[in-house]
Amino acid sequence: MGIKDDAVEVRAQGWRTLAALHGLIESELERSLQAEAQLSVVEYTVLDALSRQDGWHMRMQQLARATALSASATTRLVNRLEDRGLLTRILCADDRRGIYTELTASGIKLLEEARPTHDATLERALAEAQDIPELAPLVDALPKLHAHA
Amino acid sequence: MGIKDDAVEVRAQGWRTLAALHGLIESELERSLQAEAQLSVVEYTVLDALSRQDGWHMRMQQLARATALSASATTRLVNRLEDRGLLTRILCADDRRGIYTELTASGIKLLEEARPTHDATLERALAEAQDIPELAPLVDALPKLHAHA
DNA sequence: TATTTATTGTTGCACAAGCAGATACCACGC
DNA sequence: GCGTGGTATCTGCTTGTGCAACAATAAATA
Repeated sequence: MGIKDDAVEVRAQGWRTLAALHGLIESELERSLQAEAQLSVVEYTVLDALSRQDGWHMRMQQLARATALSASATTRLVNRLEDRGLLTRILCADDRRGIYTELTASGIKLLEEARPTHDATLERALAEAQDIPELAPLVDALPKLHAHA
Repeated sequence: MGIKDDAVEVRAQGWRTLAALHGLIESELERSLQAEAQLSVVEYTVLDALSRQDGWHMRMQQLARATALSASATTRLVNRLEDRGLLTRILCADDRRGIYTELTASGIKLLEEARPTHDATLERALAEAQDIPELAPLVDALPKLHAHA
């Protein structure tokens, strides 16, 4: 075992920790968001991402990258949300291949109803992860990434 | 905006960063493992977890927790791997509800063939993430979690 | 201008996931 | 022993996902 092999193993372990924490949080979010707002985590992510945009427009492909989803999955995801009246498609004039999406009032409303659930579940999930020795260090590291004070 | 609201927002941002990095890495692993070893990330995770058990077997439910998968998904995942001859089910004597899984020689072999691909892809994905400003801090933090030297 | 090449988004298909219900088994109280 | 409640796994059904092929538009090039 040389230094090189150690680096490989450290990366692998970091990835396992990341995946484990991600899985834990996502599972809990999935359940609570589904129960409280009939939204999957990805659906919430889309609404949240749209609400966070300046000008409130995003193209399909941006959405696909933001959610780490395939193009086809994104199409259908937007279909579902559009069918529920939470967002609308807007053909964009300058590039007629492109399609913008925009939250409707109903979408904004649902997002704001869901946000407390999301935030509370996230807090609870992180607290649970704190109690798991392998995950605790990563939980501690997270808030330090963007702490600005 | 008080201190409390800040904490909520910091957690949310940490979660978005975590999810984004996870999605990026998983996508790349998915592609490369599928191409090189016909394994999905979850399948690789199972084989890896079993190999790491060092003589000990794993029960279905442990596997479900290790992969953040539902019980039914775990059943079918094990079915797939068993059908390919990569692992075997072992009824355990003391608790006849329980089922242990164990890697076959063929499973060990495939895992060892896949590991270099996995490790290389992971390194590449992390390097790419390094170039994305929002992700870089988390990438830097990861190896510090388990560094032991 | 005409023709190729690249990009953006949608659809057909096969497969993996979760939920709810079923089955087999353990543990405890009577 | 018998029944009750809880646990471990499997199956039927519905839904979401990725890949590959496609249509429409833009950009590049001759």
